[in-house]
Amino acid sequence: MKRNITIKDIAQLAHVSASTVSRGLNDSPLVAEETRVRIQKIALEHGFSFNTSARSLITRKTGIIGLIYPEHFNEYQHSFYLTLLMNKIRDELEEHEYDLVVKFRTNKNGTVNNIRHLVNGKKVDGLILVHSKIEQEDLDFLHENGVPFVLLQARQYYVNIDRENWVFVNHRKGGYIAANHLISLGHTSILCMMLDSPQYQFTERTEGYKQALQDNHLQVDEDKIVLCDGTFEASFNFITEQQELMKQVTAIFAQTDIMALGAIEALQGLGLSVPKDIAVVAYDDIEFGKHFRPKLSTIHQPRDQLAVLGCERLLEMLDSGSTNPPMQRLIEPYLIVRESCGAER
Amino acid sequence: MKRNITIKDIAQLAHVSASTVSRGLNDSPLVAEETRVRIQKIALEHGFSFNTSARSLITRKTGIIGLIYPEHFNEYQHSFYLTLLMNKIRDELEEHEYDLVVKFRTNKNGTVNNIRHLVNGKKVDGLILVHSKIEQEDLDFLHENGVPFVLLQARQYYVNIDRENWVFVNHRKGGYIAANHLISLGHTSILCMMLDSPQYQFTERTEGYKQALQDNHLQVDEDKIVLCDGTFEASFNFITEQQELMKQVTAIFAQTDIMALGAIEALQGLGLSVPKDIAVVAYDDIEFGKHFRPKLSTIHQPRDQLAVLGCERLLEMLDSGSTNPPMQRLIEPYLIVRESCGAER
DNA sequence: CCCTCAAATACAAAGGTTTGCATAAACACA
DNA sequence: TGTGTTTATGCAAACCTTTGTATTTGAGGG
Repeated sequence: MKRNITIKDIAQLAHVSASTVSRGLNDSPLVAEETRVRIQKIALEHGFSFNTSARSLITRKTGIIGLIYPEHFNEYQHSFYLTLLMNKIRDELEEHEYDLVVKFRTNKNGTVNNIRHLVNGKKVDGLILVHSKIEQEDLDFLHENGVPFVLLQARQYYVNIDRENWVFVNHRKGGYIAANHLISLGHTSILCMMLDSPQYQFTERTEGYKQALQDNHLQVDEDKIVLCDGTFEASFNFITEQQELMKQVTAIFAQTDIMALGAIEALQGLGLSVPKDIAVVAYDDIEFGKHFRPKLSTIHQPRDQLAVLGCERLLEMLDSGSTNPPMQRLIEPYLIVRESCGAER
Repeated sequence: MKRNITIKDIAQLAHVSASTVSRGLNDSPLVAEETRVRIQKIALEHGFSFNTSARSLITRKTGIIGLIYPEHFNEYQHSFYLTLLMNKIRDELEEHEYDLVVKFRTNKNGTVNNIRHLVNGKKVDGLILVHSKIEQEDLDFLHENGVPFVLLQARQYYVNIDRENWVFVNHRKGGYIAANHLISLGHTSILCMMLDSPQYQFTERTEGYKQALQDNHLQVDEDKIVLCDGTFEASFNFITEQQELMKQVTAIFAQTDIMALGAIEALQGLGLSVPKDIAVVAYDDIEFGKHFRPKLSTIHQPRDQLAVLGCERLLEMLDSGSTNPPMQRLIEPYLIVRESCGAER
């Protein structure tokens, strides 16, 4: 790799010192207008670029943000989290000259803590933690090291959430809207297919469901709240094996789109029509929701809003070293009515 | 941010010089076994990590690979490229201690050439260019700067492709398989919905289609090769407006899954059944293909293979500074038979 | 006991920037 | 003309490693 042109080279060419060049290129007011212009012209002509490493070494800024996803995704999570979140985030950050390093919480084998890896190596200026089951002690670690970070999309079971910066979706509200919609369509016996993962966001969706029943003076029947893995197959198998249960309900609230898909296919296998025999409301609103048959009625998570708010706050922390009170935003999901719920449109 | 512990600190604690510490931590044979162990123990106890910037400055390696995607994706491309390619790539590279910076070819406004940005700033050690319409002069630029890179997924119109390292999908073969399958099912009048973008890969898919017809002694009818934007809507509208054409064909080869989806919905709107009245073979094999109705018969692109081969080669170039002859692999797509083609399974 | 040689360690420069402080030049004012 | 101020520039240290070369130490051979 050929030797690159440095500030010293420019200095020689412009007959000034390296420090003046540095100031000139950084638009410092300490350097005379005329000199600045000359320096910048020469730099441009010679295709000069700062050496990022040298710069980082002294400024202690890398210009890189780490985007941390949870454990390895299954395909469904891929399409939900990666697809939609990442681009918006990248755009936002790029506008402020930050690059984005994407990682999971740990490496493939789970032996490396990528968060500490990034921070210890001084590889990043800040972090965006997407729905990641970060250990409490990792959060503490980040605070100790003064690393700015925001939590995105879904709250976890942290002891001291008030101290953190976050943008979460109001999943309780999401569950509420889903159930309430089905009730408003006349359903009184609604199965809640809860995603079987010890995450706050899923208990919240269920809490919302319960609340909606109660607000409508319906009995909450624990037998109608079932746990199921968040995959197509698990959901399909569950419903297929629960023919009896299906006779007792007229509607299903599935806690992800993919679970809804599995359920719907299973119902059809049982000779039941969706939404005629059983109505279904899903959750997440993946991009293909409108292409399935029936088209999925589902709860939309405002992903772009998550990204924009989160990035804004992170950027603010990055350049003010801000000790402002933390930003904590709960954003509202909403229902998209298509076909699977059986509502007239 | 608190001051971090450095090699000098460790040196003091271990009563040796900084250079010995450096060598010790890097497992150099120049340092005595006993000293090495002592140094590493102390480093571990004090939570030492190398400062990446300082290290990069002198070694001229950043430990970062740039993953470059084309222009901003539409939603469909997202789910195809990001979802599946990125994770495999990330895993492969992470295993060799590389981090991944993800970027588009240019920034949001198209004003910044991100490739040059990364290279000039010495931010990356190498690049993976996914199906990116890189300008010829950018490739030249990379060669001039001795930056290792691989081209992935789809060939573009480059003048000197023999010089590059690449892993492409054999899209001509893909088109051939699609058409040939339909022919083998008895279809003789097959519409080829070609994606309207001046990219090599789509002309190739069409070439394969033509070749299949010829090999089966069928006339290639240019009227049955139509251009269409690669979106659901464009495809839907096109078919809806071409009722006449639909009477002349019994099958469609759609060059992406999303185009197939649009076509199928349009056909159903026209009262035509898929695959009974019109058979459809799609292309790409997105993860949700099996959840649509009918389930999509489609050409699968072996994405993981792309990622693995590409990364392997890149890593090889990175640590050997290899001037080996370039690696050029054409990998074979294959047909996945589901429902939309109407074949017995 | 001296010399040579190998092994282990230390020294110092280099990598490319930024930045506090010193210096020089220019100017104003008395 | 001298003093004081402002403005523009230069000097040199610092950031933290790596690495070529020099130095020290100790062992072994004569």
